[in-house]
Amino acid sequence: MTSGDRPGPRNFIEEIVEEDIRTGKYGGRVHTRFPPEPNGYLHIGHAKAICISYGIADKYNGLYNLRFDDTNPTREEQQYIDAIKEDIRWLGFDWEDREYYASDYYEQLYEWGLQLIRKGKAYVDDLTAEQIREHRGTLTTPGKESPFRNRSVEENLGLFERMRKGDFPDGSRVLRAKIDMAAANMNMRDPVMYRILHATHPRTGDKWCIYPTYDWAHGQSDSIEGITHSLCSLEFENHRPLYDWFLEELEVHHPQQIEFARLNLNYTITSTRKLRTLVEEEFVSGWDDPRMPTLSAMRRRGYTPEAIRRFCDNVGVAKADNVIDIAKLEHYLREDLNKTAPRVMAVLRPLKLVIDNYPEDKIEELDAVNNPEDPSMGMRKVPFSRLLYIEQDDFREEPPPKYYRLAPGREVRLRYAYFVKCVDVVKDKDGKVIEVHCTYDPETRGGDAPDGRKVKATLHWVSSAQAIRAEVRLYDRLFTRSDPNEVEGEGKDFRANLNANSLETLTDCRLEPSLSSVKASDRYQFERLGYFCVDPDSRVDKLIFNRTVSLRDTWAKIEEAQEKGKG
RNA sequence: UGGGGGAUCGUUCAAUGGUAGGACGGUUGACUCUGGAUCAACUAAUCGGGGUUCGACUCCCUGUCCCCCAGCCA
Repeated sequence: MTSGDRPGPRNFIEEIVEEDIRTGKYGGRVHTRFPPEPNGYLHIGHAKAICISYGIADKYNGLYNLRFDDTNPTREEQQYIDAIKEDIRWLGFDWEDREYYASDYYEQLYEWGLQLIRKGKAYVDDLTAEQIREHRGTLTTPGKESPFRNRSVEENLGLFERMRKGDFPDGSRVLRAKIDMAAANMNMRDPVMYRILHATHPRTGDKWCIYPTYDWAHGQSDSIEGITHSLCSLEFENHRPLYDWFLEELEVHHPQQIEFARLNLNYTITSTRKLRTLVEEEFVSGWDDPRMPTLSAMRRRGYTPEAIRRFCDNVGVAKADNVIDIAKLEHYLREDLNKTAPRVMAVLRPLKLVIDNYPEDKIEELDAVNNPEDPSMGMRKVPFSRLLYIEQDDFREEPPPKYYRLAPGREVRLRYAYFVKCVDVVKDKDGKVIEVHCTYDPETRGGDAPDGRKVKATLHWVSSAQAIRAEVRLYDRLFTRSDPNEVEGEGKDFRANLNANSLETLTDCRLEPSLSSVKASDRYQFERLGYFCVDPDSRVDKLIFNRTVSLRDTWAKIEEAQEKGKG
């Protein structure tokens, strides 16, 4: 694609990139990267960042790297590296052979540390962490210089080399940049570049016992990779002057950092630390619990990568803090699933329906459309018989206003089958309706009445004898508050806002027999209910479906309004 | 009370001195063998106060509010 047929800039980052291409700032080159720390799983917020960086590279015929910012061995694990790669691949992005690790650059970083020491721009500090904090000053008062700040180059060199050799215990010394302890920007008050950590690194093992801080590693890693545009979130804006300082002192390739606002979703947390808390304290079953906003959880729940990418492409890129309505995510999910998910009939909360005038032993195979949005998906047969299940919600002994479904004396259509009319009900000793009796009109086979009469409702159903049993897990939002971090009361946190009803497990669901050979992660629309996805724990003898998202439900809205009206 | 950012429909992103627009949500209607989908219409905003200008979301002055920074986390 040439720049001529490329659509114009869609956001301020693309404007900057286009300007840089125009002026030949990096020789017209565009090279971005996504730099996750492997200390947890990727979530929907990361998806936005990935889409932005990858999208820019793609749009401007550039390259895209994946780089793990693995500078803290005490929190990082190989399992996270593996999971992150899987998630990015699933999202549909290919970094080809450009998979890098900040730990690949440890030797170079160390050399550069030496270089800064020789320039008199870095020094080994013997202060404790607490003393360093005290010396740093506050937001409104300048810091004090460390007594070790003016050691000779030779002494610093010797000490730094011994730090690497392992002569000193954890926390006893650090290497700091010598910048300005009175800087208004706290990041410039002699930031730490190396700390001593006798920890095993997932990739470098025990080779190192000093590790670069993120601030020292990040900008140079971008530089080494020839990154042109380092896109990151807003909180690193304050760090940019520091990265610029390092790069200038080192006189190396200088990428341009551009910050944008990270994605937030209402009723959701997107903090790796807090998500880990939910996992570790077993509020959820794991990082891939379908209620989590992690990509692995969304995948398990039935989200499609296409839907997530469409969502990310449509939330916009700006610098203002934002909280996106989860309804927007669900909109793009439904939009995609509506086009791609085969339709099928499933009854979640079964209620027996007996067709009194239908022959006892008769079974008909009726034609059903697999996807009205896509005729190429074809047709299937669905068995019909005298004894069926319908949804408990689809019958009311005393129907409220605007309730179109089945009720005593009412006639409705059974999808793809016949018109049926309720003639009787059977109740248990508590007065609960356990069986609905109907008569059917044989003239309406297939679902249309030759006499032209209409019904207000069409119900889904499953033939009892042929039905398959399944477990279906219904998910609701994980938090009850739009802002899960908003708490009332002392000492409370987001955990106080967990939704106790975020998971409802239905164990007595009945599915049409065409579903007998489903595989994990297969997606379907259960007609009139929602989109469902086969869980990886599902087995042939015990099918398990996750509700990905419900269908838009006009009746639920009416009913809710009626409830409110009463209250 | 230092420094760095940011304020436009309910939400989110546009409009870069010339008719404030899109998406989501909401409401109403049409259509429908899914109360789905689809289609149509409607709803609704420039943080406040000054100024420059024929004309200001945009430029200037001033005020207010919000976010980030005092990890040897990233």
